[in-house]
Amino acid sequence: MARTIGSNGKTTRAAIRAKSLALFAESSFAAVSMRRIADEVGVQPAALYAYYPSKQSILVDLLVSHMEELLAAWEEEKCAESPGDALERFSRFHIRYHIKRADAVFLSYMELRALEPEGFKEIEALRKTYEGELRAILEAGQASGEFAVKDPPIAAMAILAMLTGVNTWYRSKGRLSQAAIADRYVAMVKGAAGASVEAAHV
Amino acid sequence: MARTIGSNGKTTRAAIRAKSLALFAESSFAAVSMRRIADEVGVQPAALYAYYPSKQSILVDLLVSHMEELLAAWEEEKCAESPGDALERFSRFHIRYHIKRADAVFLSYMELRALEPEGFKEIEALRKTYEGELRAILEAGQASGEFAVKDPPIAAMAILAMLTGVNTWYRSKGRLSQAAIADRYVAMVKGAAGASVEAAHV
DNA sequence: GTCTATAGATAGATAGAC
DNA sequence: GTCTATCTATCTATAGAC
Repeated sequence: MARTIGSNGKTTRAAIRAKSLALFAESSFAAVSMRRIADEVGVQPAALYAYYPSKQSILVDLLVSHMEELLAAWEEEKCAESPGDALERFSRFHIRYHIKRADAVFLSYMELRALEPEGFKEIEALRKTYEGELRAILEAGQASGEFAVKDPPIAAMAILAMLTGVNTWYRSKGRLSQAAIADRYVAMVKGAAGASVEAAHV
Repeated sequence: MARTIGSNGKTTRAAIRAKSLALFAESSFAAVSMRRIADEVGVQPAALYAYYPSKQSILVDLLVSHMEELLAAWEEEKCAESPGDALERFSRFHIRYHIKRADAVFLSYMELRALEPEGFKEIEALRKTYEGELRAILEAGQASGEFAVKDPPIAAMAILAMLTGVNTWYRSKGRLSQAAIADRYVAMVKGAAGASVEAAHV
């Protein structure tokens, strides 16, 4: 633990982020102490304050970067295609990304309450942006007549809730592969959106 | 606050439950202190220990009774009918009940982590029972050919996540009435279940 | 049933040395 | 960049009086 010589700021910062994320997800923001984080990182508690001015600022950093990375990943993935194909692409992307980042997703949903107002607004804006991506797909499908969806804003929230719900029960050793799970959810998402069903349901 | 004379155990217990629920939902289990609960109830912290042996036991009590009341309410409401009608009844019931008990629902989803193993198992069994009610409806519809659903266990979890998601955005002053919201969700639930769609989507 | 008082542990954060 | 040491506040829970 005597790391004074050979210490590296970048490494320590990354460790603080990784360990905080894991601990906050496992317990909860309020239940994890700075001492506990410091123990996991392998430094004294006071060292954390060289990187973050407060415990709260660690949480904000984790949540903001999660949302930014999610949005960036979707920008990489999205492409111009029919609403039905776009809906399928979005659904598969969402499931895959959320399973991969389960800890950060869990934190994002659970610890919004722990945020002070300014941090909360920042996260909320990013969430709305992501939701807007799905809403746009639904609106396009509604406009083209491809989807029989009645209320795209509500459908977007409903579909996101359904897709994110995978994280509450997914286990990598489960009976279904990730691809098989995604197949089932794509069918249900398309059904919920009132897309043509014949191909979706087997 | 000098309530020694005229105190009433039943009243105090109810107050502890109500205030704890509100505080835990607003902040989080770990973030709320026994002092804070006692302040809200109007007693000294030590008085709480006449009713509960620990802070954890308050949480368990709240979560167990929430699930038991949910199951009892559904038993009241359910009745023998076609899978399509049963699915609609379940959806409307779930939305109505969950909006009415938003605090308890929020707690149930957020604070499972805070539970020690025995409490966790108890809650988990009750949740599985409730999930089983929906799964049975889906299986009946699958068997009768009324639903084109592929995987009832997964569909049950997906639909529950979608329905419960209403709580994350519902505001009583919002643009839609509770009935209008339920209408939209019923249509989406039926679509997700692969039920005959023509009547559902307008 | 509730109080006062407090034990004993732990919290977030800071000061100043190296 | 990290340490030791510590301040001040707060925590859960208990003891014993009324």
